[in-house]
Amino acid sequence: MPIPMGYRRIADDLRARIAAGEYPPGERLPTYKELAEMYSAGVSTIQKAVLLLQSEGAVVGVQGAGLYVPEDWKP
Amino acid sequence: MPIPMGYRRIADDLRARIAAGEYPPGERLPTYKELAEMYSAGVSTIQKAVLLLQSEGAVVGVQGAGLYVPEDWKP
DNA sequence: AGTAATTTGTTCGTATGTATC
DNA sequence: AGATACATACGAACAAATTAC
Repeated sequence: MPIPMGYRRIADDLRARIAAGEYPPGERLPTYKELAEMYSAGVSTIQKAVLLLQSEGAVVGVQGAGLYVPEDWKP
Repeated sequence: MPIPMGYRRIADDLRARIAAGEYPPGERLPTYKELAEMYSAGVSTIQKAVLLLQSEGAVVGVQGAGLYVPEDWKP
């Protein structure tokens, strides 16, 4: 069992990817399930990381649709 | 079964109590377990609410000790 | 038009780790 | 050394909204 990244490190990584333009504003991010696979984490942990990013305004979640980067977000 | 308050409402309520001086800076807040009883919620839900307040800087958690209101926090 | 599948949102419980008392 | 308390991780179940067919 590899050492888990932890939801904070996952949030940091996602934030960095967004800042780097990997997920441009308006584009959909991977789903919880996909992120969970990407980071070898449980869905609950991903949700915790995303909740952090949402509180910063870096990500907006739309129920039923997905996770998006707001058009105007600035790191 | 009463309708649950939800972690956002719980966070709002706690933030308001802190702002009202019910928990002065430097003082310890109730424990997770106590808060869970106060709000008739599960500990996980309380933790989610507290995580929100921590991201705002309204609360600081000290492992093994408790939850505290920072001396300099301003609503 | 309507149903099923997908996806995020919320709640809860359990287990384990780590720091403090 | 033991008890207490926060931190983290995971999973299960259900709700709510959107999307796909």
